[in-house]
Amino acid sequence: MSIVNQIKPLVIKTLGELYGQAFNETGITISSTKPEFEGDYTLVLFSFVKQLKKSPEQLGNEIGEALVKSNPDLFSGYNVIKGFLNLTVTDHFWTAVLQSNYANTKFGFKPANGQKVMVEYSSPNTNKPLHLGHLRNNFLGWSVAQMLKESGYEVIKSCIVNDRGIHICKSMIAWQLFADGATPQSTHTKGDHFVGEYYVKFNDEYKRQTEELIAGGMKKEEAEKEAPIMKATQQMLLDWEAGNPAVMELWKKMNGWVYAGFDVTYKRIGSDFAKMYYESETYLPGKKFVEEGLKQGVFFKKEDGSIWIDLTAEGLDEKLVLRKDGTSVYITQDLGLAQQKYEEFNYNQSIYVIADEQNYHMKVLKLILQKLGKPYADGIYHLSYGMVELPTGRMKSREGTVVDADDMIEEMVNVARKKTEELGKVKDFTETELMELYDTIALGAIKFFLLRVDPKKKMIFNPEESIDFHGFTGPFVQYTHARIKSILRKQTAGKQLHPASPLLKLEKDLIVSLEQYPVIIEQAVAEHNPSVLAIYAFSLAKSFNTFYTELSVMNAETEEKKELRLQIAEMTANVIASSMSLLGIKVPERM
RNA sequence: GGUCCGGUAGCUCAGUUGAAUAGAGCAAUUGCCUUCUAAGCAAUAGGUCAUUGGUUUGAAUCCAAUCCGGAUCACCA
Repeated sequence: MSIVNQIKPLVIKTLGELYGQAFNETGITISSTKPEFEGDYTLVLFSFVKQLKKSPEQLGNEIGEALVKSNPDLFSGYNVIKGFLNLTVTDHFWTAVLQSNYANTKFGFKPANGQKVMVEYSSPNTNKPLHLGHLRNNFLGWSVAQMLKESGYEVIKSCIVNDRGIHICKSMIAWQLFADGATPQSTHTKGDHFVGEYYVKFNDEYKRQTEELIAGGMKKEEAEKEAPIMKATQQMLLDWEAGNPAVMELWKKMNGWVYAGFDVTYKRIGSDFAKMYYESETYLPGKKFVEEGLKQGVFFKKEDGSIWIDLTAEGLDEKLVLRKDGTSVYITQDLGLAQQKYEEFNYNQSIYVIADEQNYHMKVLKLILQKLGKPYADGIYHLSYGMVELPTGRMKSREGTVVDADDMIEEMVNVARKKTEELGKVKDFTETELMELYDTIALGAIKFFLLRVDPKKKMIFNPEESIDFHGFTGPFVQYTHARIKSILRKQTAGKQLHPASPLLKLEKDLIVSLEQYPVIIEQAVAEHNPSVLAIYAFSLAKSFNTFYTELSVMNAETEEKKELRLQIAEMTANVIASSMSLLGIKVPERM
């Protein structure tokens, strides 16, 4: 149990003994003591003043006195400043925390709790390669899944592939028109990039045709409908739905190219899925779902035959769930898929990692399932994240203003290589080891950059400034780990510490941070927010670097101090590696 | 127009279940490699927490109004 959670009941107990009044935990605020004051944890006294009719100073002294007296193993002293009671925890306690956890690589992790949670993430379209926005999704999804897994949940990672629809037909049409039989193999292009090029070509041609029609006197809206390439695309979509063999074959071929490309990228960034769903297979079951809802009277049919749900009582609108021609819309498919997932996996919780532009859609999805009385409805959670934008605004695939995922990784690998060569610390590495190190650093930088920001906030990526390797970054944390490992290669911890040896401030600061790790994980899980871990990992690394410059481990004043610092170093390395692993980031032994 | 989200240092972001003098990183200036890895450490400078009013012992944080930015309200996915 974390120390803060140990202190709270003690405070309640003490208050009861001193004043004979009951307090509950919510009224008690305990926080880390600010560095400019003496002490480790601070109890805010103002909230008791009114109820107990005593001055904060008097209360602080009485409570502090009683706490220290009845818990001599935990508290070594206290001081009261204004309305704050600062408590100092004994060095004995901190030493014991260190001694019993320093070698535990699973510190802060929890045993299985029997709960099953699905995490749906990534969910790409098959008409273009992945870009920076997709990376944010992939890293968030993977990290949240990993955090849940190490907190005791059984996690099933899934991915719904958007493999059908008008956008795929656009790439297909453009390929028919312009490719002249070219393939990824013949052009030596990665499959997803290859198909993406035709998506851009479609839009170029569409724009050209539209402008031509406008020049010929047509209105803009009409021209957009009448452009031959758009008409051909719409026809192709109809042919696809009708199962036209030639169209199906082309569709399968081009999707195959895209999947081959995605596989390479997924492998590289570490995304993996226990279950893949394809929209081409899930868009039909949704219809059955609608029939069921119609029978229950949750949905209603309009005169033209289209089917709706009325959500005006919930402050939303009427929402279409099936077109008048009986074909499904987006929400139809998602309803069907939710049911399918539940039948297959019987989950307690289902997390959808989807951008915040779909907040309304996800709200409607959950609401409909709740109105239908589905047992899994309440377990649906939309992990909504903000878009990654460029300084110039939103990225648009159509306009080519995207930061391509593969390009970005390649670029960062090059920066990592250049920097590593300049520093020349790993000259003895084999070529394979070097490549692995560059990948570790490059992906560490990108992942940390995207995960260190609160998911729900949109973030701005400036390609000019690119991603740094200094300061609040992945490589900074990785570097700290490598530094520690360098010490531990010389000697490892393993002896019993003397419980009464006094701690220096820098030593204690680190143990205090380390002790907080399990609470940090709990917070990150509760908020579905990996940035909590990123911020923590950085601040821990920062503390260690200060410790490292000020105090020597190998040449410590005494053998006792040396053992103490070796244990601190080892535990710091473990917690850094652990917290980074929850972010999907590897840490190198040397760099 | 309705709903939702955001506005904190030049830039990118923490802090938002109320608590001590609002914090990091980058950029700027300045020191520190004969000493466990300088991808590091230390220091200086940088703020009307969008604005106004309210609640409170105490407000960046809660409430109200206003201004600015974004998303969404599709028989697109």
